[in-house]
Amino acid sequence: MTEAELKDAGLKVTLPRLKVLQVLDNADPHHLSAEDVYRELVNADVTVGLATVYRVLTQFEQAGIVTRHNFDDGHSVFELATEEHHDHMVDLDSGKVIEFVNEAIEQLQHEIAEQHGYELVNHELVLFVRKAK
Amino acid sequence: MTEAELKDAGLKVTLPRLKVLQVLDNADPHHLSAEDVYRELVNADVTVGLATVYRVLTQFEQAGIVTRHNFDDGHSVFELATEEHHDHMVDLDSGKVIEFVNEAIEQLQHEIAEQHGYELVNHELVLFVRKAK
DNA sequence: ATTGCAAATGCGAATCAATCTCATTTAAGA
DNA sequence: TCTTAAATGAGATTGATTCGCATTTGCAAT
Ligand SMILES: [Mn+2]
Ligand SMILES: [Mn+2]
Ligand SMILES: [Zn+2]
Ligand SMILES: [Zn+2]
Repeated sequence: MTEAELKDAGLKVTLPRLKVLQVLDNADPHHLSAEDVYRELVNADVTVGLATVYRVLTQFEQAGIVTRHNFDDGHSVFELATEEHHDHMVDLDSGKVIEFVNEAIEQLQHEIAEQHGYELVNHELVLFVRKAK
Repeated sequence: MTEAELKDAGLKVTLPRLKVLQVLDNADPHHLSAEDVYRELVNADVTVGLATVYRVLTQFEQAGIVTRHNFDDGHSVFELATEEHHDHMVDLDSGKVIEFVNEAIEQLQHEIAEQHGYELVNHELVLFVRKAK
């Protein structure tokens, strides 16, 4: 349940936070910008400030509840942190985002970090693609 | 020589462009933001507008002379496009950027795109790492 | 149920990278 | 040297995100 997630993260259970979670849960293209979330809320007659949406999303990110991405450039998009890590592919023509999982690539990244005396904490991989002729 | 690069790209050989190229050439941490480049120029008594630096860097990117990255978040950094493609590793503690090349990862990315009916045009891979204990 | 108070919120102002506008300068071919 | 389209500089502007602060609210202890 969503309330538990908030409490576990040491965050008070407030209406804005619950509503933001709800929007992320029902998101169809499940990568939403802060403005996207804000618009959905306004649309649903939930009085909430844009600044609060930004604050809440950032807190959720720190709590591991959501993941932030910077696909193209300029603005961030968020998605609920699912149990399964995945990377993204952006169709340059349509802008559509495709998710994929590849264990071999994940493994290689750890090895590369190790070869340089580091441990991998996180990574961001985005493939920019075009429909094959 | 640098003039040739500009001409090949269909760009006039102007003083601002030459100077920007020069700064990128001598850049020690060779990932510079537009502001970084601008400051270097001002520092070297080259009268150039910040807007011009942004314009020139974008043109260079389109011409394949420089590569743009969005490591952390928020702003872009540029580096001269070397003959050899490479990816990056960011030390979360020091902020230092390490470059690496891994053919296996490059190969896998092409395969993944293909598996989804696409062809890989470009990609961005950044590893966020911490010194191993 | 009431109270106390730090945490959270809303709203407008402020920031900051990046882009745009437009009058002026300049590269480069004729 | 002349001509003209491209390039530039300075400042205004945009757009996403953050700040400041007065007000509200969750919630734990009465
Ligand atoms: Mn995703
Ligand atoms: Mn590099
Ligand atoms: Zn991954
Ligand atoms: Zn690569």
